[in-house]
Amino acid sequence: MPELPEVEIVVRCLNRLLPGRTIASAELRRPRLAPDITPRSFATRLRNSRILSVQRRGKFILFDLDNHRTLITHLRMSGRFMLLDHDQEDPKFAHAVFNLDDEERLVFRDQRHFGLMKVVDSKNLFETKDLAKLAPEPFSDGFSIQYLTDVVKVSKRNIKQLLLDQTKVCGVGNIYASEAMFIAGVNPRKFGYAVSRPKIAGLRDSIRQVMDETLQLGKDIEINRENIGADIYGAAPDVDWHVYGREGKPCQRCGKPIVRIVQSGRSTYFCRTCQRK
DNA sequence: ACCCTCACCTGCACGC
DNA sequence: TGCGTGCAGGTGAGGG
Repeated sequence: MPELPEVEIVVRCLNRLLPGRTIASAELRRPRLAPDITPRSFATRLRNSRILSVQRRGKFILFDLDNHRTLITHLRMSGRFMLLDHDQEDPKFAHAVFNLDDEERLVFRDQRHFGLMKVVDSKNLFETKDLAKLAPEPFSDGFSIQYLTDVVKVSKRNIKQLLLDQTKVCGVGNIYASEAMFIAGVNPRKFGYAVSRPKIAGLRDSIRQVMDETLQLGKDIEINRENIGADIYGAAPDVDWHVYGREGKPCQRCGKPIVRIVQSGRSTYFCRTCQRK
């Protein structure tokens, strides 16, 4: 479900709640959540580790621990974190539980069972396969117009699919792809090599813009004592999308109906008039 | 090396 | 009310 901005907001919440706290014990209740490791080893590697900080790389959430290990998690479609008091019951699909102390525990729940966890050595964290191949962070200098132009111009795939490729552009998912292409006026069916240089430059900016809009909305959200036990993913703000999910509704720019098409099995929403090129 | 299709799951909204 | 269908914000493995 979540794309970069939603993951970033989750990370900010986790960072207000967790650094300095210790995972007294950890339970991997659904072994396939962490397929590289046994539940026993999962528990051993995390037990009595103090959380130093929580970071994000692409859509991955990284818990930096004081035992020189990092817990890598990916929410995929439906993964969520919850911080629960001892008297609160586990939700359905609680696939991993981190007992912080007698009072509170962090629960990872995941209805669709797509989420993933790994425990790796912190030393080579960014060389681990999952992270090493990711494209530059969208808000970093590395995500330059030159970079995006180089990537797009050599591609034979359509621009929509390219935007979803985390090794080319990271953090963009199905919603932000549609949104960014709408802002930049780019036709989602265009092959990469056929997208003009000005349009690519516009895309670089619009990717940042649509992500920043959500981050601004999420800025004021605090998970604290008042709403502890809240679903931390629920911390993501409600956003009014420009085109996503608006099939048949008028384009905000020209008034013509937004259309929905399917590209490699996934919905794309766009305006045929404003995104002709 | 690249690209596509499928697979991994549950739940919800919809039409009959 | 119940059942079938299609859809959901992600990605990797496997095949061409």
